[in-house]
Amino acid sequence: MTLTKNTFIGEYSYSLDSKGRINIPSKFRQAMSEDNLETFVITRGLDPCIWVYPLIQWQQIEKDLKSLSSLSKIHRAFVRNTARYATPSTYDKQGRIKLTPSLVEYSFLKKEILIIGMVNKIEIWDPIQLNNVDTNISKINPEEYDALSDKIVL
Amino acid sequence: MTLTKNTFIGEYSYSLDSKGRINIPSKFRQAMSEDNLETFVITRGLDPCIWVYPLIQWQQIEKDLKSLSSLSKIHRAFVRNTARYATPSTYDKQGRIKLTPSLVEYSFLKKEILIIGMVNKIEIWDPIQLNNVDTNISKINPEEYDALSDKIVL
DNA sequence: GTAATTAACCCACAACTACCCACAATTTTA
DNA sequence: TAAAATTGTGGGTAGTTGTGGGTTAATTAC
Repeated sequence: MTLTKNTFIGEYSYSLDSKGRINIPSKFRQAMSEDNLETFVITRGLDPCIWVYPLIQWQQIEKDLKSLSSLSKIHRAFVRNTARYATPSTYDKQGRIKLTPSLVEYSFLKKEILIIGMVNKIEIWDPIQLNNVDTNISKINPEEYDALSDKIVL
Repeated sequence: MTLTKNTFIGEYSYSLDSKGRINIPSKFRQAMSEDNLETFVITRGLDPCIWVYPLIQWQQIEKDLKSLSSLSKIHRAFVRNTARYATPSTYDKQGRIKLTPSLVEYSFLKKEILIIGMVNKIEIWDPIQLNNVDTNISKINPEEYDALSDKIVL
């Protein structure tokens, strides 16, 4: 049961198999396949996790990156660090993707993994990392969220 | 007899069956079906209960979440903590929804449950939790309501 | 150029979910 | 007041989903 296309919500518990494959939740696959583009871009997250962008979303990022001038040092750094770890990918007939050893190492993945819908992208986590990361709800001062009250209602 | 569409008021007493299903009051179903969108999003409430948003309502939240940049740590945390527990759902031909074990555990649901209309969303409660929660009317200082007097007339 | 390694593709199966039917209790209608 | 329709609850069945592993094709290493 899919809501909006290319929009991902929810948390799923899966496993990384001996061949380095991870299942993509069928709801997420449906949300992507509405464009008949079963293609996405896998890269490092800013937290210790893996980010998976549907193609449409990634193309927007590419467009934004093109607007940055390489005259600026910080722009060069940002473009390089964003582009270098990104790999295009598709899933197999069973709905699984293959992760590179480099990404598995970066995100500390073991057998048990968590997949989280982040609205415009998907995150793949090791459960322990997710608990310990400084963006975990238990480590956020509630007052920090107050600054968002003019952006979000709930 | 429905009043305004996508607007829910009243309290209903139902039961959680052995398959984790809960009936949605027929009045609430009528209030939602006017859009022919028998779809909603189930998630954790900020109190120990379950929140059920009609699709229209949730889509506004998604739109707001999409406007937050993942470059900001606090924004990432907020998007993750909001999106992660949300599941899209519909009701079956008998008018029931299926709750995930994770949500049942979070809200301490047993067999008997209470469904409360919260105007723009629906809450599902364990009766004991509802009595004990610190937002219960018996635990609110009436003077705290005074701060609302410029927002609500009654 | 050949061997070894890796990736892609296919099949199989257990667990789970969505869908369907049934029925008692309640409410509405005639 | 009786019949008809609706509502809430229980359970069976067929289809889907997640996971493991075997076989072939492609890539890499020597």
